[in-house]
Amino acid sequence: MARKTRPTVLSAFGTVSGFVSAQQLHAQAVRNGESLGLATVYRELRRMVDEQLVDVVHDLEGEAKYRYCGTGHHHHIVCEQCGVTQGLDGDDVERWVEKVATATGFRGVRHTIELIGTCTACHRK
Amino acid sequence: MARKTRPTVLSAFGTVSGFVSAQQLHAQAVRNGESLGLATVYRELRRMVDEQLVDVVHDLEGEAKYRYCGTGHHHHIVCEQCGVTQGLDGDDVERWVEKVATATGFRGVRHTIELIGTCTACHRK
DNA sequence: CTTCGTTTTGATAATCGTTCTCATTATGAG
DNA sequence: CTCATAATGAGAACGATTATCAAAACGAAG
Repeated sequence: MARKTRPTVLSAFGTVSGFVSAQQLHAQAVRNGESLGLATVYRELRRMVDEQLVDVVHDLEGEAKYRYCGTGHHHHIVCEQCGVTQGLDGDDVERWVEKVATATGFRGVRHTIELIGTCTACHRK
Repeated sequence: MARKTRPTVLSAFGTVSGFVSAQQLHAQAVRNGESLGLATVYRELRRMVDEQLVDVVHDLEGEAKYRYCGTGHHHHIVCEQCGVTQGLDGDDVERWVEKVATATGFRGVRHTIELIGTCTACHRK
């Protein structure tokens, strides 16, 4: 039972690109020669989401996909065919959210935005 | 075995507001005196999503929530305390999504936007 | 109104991602 | 070293969704 879950998960994130499921991440860590349980991956992932180190989105089937995200709040667009992701400038959205919060009187407004489509490479096929 | 699933589901949508899970919708239909199976609700809901009569989003736990959507595309803000929902003008967002689609070259871009906060009534307490 | 083939339904089993349980083990202070 | 505490992970439990499949509703034709 090694006591280095966080580094192991981070390293697994390092060997993939884009969003991955918890199980893919676990498989990847094992492939990298690490030894840790699936439950531990889920646990650590939840902590990292709480700490905003990791983003979560849900695909069309509702499965959670995670992505390491050390660089603060932003949004992405995901290709539903190949899974490629691309970061986005979301200033417009942030402004809109704030406007809405003021207009409705709501407080502590959080937002989740998921953009899904087909990337150039995929719709060329 | 009544042969009127679609009307039953529509009527159930009529007695709720905001997004509901398939199971809530089923429970609501039963409460309305209708008799239909849960599997049938899931089936009909999938058809309606295909026909774009219903929108789906996934909550933070990944559970699917459905909303009847005959009145065109729009967004909601939900109070996390009392569950009240309020419709929003989302023109800014629609424009942003389109801009993003053009900029990235993605096609068939769908978006899911969830705003969650505390409504005026609740944060007064 | 029967018959027969097709479609729909729904109780239940199966699936699958995620969370929980709890015995085991690592850790660290004293 | 010893003890109390926190972390781990194998496997059970859970919950939403989907698949299965026999029974029931339908409808066209006779």
